Amino acid sequence: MKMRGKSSFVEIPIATLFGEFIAHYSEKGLAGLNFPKAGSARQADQTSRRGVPTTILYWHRATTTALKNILAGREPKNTPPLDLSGGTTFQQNVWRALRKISRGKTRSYGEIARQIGKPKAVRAVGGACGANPIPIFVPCHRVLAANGKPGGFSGGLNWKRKLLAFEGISL
DNA sequence: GTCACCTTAGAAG
DNA sequence: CTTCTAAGGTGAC
Repeated sequence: MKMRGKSSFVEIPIATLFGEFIAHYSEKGLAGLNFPKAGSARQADQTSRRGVPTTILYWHRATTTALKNILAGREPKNTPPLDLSGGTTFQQNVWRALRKISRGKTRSYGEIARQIGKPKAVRAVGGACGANPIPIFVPCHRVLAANGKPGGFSGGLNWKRKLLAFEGISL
């Protein structure tokens, strides 16, 4: 657990079959999620929770359960509140649109662009997806290129394909 | 100021 | 079908 800045901003690892994710919490909810770093597979979580606010521990329980369900191909029941206050207005618009894509469905970058009223900002949508602080929970992986190809993914295309596969989407 | 990024419709070869 | 072009928002340098 690390703190940063004035308001308690907490980082807590989540050990999964695919490695150790890192969850970031602000006073508003889950604010970030990092994919496992190479070589962190099946690492035990021995992080101290001393001093972490009860609310955050509660959110973290939801995050952990939801993440493990997703990685097992199941629909998550409870998800923690997401703090997306970190981005620009444009990015927040994109992220809000992404969250409307239900599990098992996909959109193209162009469709998202039209949906937020900026039909020409196609590449900017790609940029906003790449800047998404909470992958998986903000489903940037459900955005594909218009021709059905996977496009890119900052967390590694491998993860994008994997996440889509968990939802039963084949490319 | 310049560049690189998770794009895409359209025009030309 | 393949290749080229132009157009957006944003952060790094």
